[in-house]
Amino acid sequence: MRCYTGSVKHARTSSVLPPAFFRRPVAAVARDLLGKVLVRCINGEHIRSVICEVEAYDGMCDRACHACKGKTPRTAPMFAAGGIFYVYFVYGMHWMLNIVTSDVGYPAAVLIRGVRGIAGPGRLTKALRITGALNGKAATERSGLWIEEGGIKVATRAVRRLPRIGVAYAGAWAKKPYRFLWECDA
DNA sequence: GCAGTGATCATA
DNA sequence: ATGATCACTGCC
Repeated sequence: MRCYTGSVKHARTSSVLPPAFFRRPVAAVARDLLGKVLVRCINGEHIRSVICEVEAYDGMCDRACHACKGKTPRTAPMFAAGGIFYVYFVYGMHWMLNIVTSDVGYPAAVLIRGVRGIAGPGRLTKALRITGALNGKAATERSGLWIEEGGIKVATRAVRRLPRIGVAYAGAWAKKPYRFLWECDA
């Protein structure tokens, strides 16, 4: 598996996170997404948001991961190679935004729970007008939604690792510290 | 504390 | 075809 080093070799190099960033173990990707910039393009306007809260969902053994019951039309995007979005609808009201990670065949993804100024995954998608239209799309400028290196260094001591929200049904997996929260103002 | 809201999937 | 479930939010 290729490893993303985060190095920027030239000033002209795009700061859009490449597929290699996402094709790593999901917990590492989740941790590293803190401080990165989610960019949404709506009618030519770029909305930039700093990611401050995420959750990792790790493969078929993880009972909290949608893919734990196998590949279905809904979970298919998680089985693809990292770097595409997995967007699904829940509770009849809310869209959830995930970025798929790891290699093809290993279903894992990071749920983007919050950005600076917006807490809560449902509020985030509502504010950025993210819907199922983005499901399965690559995290590139062409898709209108992507993630950039923001140049923000998030110290390990500023990262709280907590149990994930809303997965009490997942037994022992509910207690795993797969929720990553960056304690920043707002 | 809990109602709302509708896609999804297992069961039949 | 039916029904349980749901990675949430907003109002009581």
